[in-house]
This record gives sequence, C-alpha cells and structure tokens, in this order.
Amino acid sequence: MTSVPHPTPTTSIEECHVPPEAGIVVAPPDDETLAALAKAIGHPARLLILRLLADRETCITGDVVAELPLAQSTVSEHLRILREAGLIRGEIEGPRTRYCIDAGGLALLKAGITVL
Amino acid sequence: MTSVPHPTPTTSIEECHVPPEAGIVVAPPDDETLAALAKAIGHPARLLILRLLADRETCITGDVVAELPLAQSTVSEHLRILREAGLIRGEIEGPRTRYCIDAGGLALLKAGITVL
DNA sequence: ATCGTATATCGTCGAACAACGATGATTGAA
DNA sequence: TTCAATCATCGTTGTTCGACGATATACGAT
Repeated sequence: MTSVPHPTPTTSIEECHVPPEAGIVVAPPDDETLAALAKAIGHPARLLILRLLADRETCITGDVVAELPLAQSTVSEHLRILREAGLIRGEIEGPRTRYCIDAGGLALLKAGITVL
Repeated sequence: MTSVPHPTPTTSIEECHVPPEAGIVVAPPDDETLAALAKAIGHPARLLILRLLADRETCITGDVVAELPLAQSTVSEHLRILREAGLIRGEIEGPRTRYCIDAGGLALLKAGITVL
C-alpha cells in the first residue's frame, strides 16, 4: 500500500481520508471538554486551517504554511493546538507530517454546540 | 405588557424572554466572528452561565453569582465577555441587571459550527 | 556518510486572560 | 436625605496566548 492512483495534489495520500461526513453520532461532551474544543477554534488562523483540511485532502504541513501569512513555527503551533484538542490528527510520513480532520473530535464539538 | 403570569422565580420579568428556540435561520459568520464567538464559550464557567440562562429565565446577576464558585467581580467579567461577544444581553432593571440569552448570537455560533 | 528538506521544539517578548479584593455608581427603601 | 443593596469597574498578580527567529531532529536523496 504505497502507490496511490491519484494526481497527487502535492504528495501521496496514505491514511488521511474518511468518508466525508459519515454522520457520526456522539453524546455531547461535558463543559470542560466543550470549552477546550471551543477554545481551540477560537482563533481565525485555526479556523482557516480546519477549512483547509476539510477542502483539500492534502494535509501536509508545508501546504498549510503556504496558505497562511504566518511563520512556519507559528503554524506548527496552531497545528499542535488543534491536534491536542482532538480536532485534527497528524501522522508522520517520512520527513513530513500529514494532517487531517479528526471527524470524531469535530463531531463532539458540533454535538456540544447544537444542544446549547 | 408589564405583568407576567409566573411565580416570579426571583424577581419580575420584563423583556428577557423569547419564544424558546424559534428556529432562527442565519448565514454562517466569517472566521473572525466565529472565532470570537467560540473564544467566548471557551471557558467552563461561561458555558455554565449560558446553561443557567437557558434553563431558568431568571437572568439576574446575583443568581448567577450564587451558582458559581467565583467572586462577584469574576462572574461580572464573564458576563461582560459573553455580552460583548453577542451571546447574551443585559438590560438594567433598577439596581440590578437582568441577563438573557441572545438568540441571534447563539444562532450565529451554531450556524458557524455546523457548517464546519 | 553527508547534505538538504521538512517539521517540531525552544526561548523570548509583548499582549491578553482569569481571578480576586476594593472602590464607585446607581437605585429603592426607610 | 440617608442607608443598604446590587452590580460594574479599577488595580493587581500570576498565567496563558500569539508570534517570531533560531535551533534540533528525522528522513530521503546523493
């Protein structure tokens, strides 16, 4: 499982893809968790990253850096915050890291917000 | 429209009530706005306040203070943050202030999150 | 083995946050 | 008018955030 039948947008795709919005059902989280999730998206740059990962399935750090008017280290920080909040996942792929939306975390966030 | 047919939970009710969840439809906000809204609920205490205002329709500052393990000034700050974010509204009512959910702001938040 | 690339991490700095007590402003009651 | 109550605001302190450049790490290619 190394070759991919794709035009390869920037690099290859290995794991980072899920059935787009498979209608995940989760119980709303407690306030502590929901607050942490909300805090994680409480910055325009991180929202933009989330949209980026939702649109393309490219997911590579460098691509994200290229799209934002921020330093590489700053973007890496935002990625870390999103990852630690459980909203994205990053798997190391050779010398680079492929990020993708964590559908579970996102579903948790949505579940928590919609019942407010 | 001054008298209210209610047991008056703590004080009287003047304006702070809307048809509970009248299915408001709004366009999703831009990232700047959505981030601000998310940041506002990015703290457990503020989520609790939101739930408090959603449950009772009492809305008075003192009641909120009584429910939280925080100083009065701290609660007042949280209320200010929620108000400036557009998630609650506060109207002065004699020597006290009555707070209530701002259904519009909440709808904006929900709209922004659900389309993520 | 070495080099270059891609990322994460570290150290720093200024700004914003969270909490508190104390003070001030405004209103209703005495 | 004076008093008590209610709430917002101020000033302070410690903590966290956001941004950056510089450095370290890990891998692929030469």
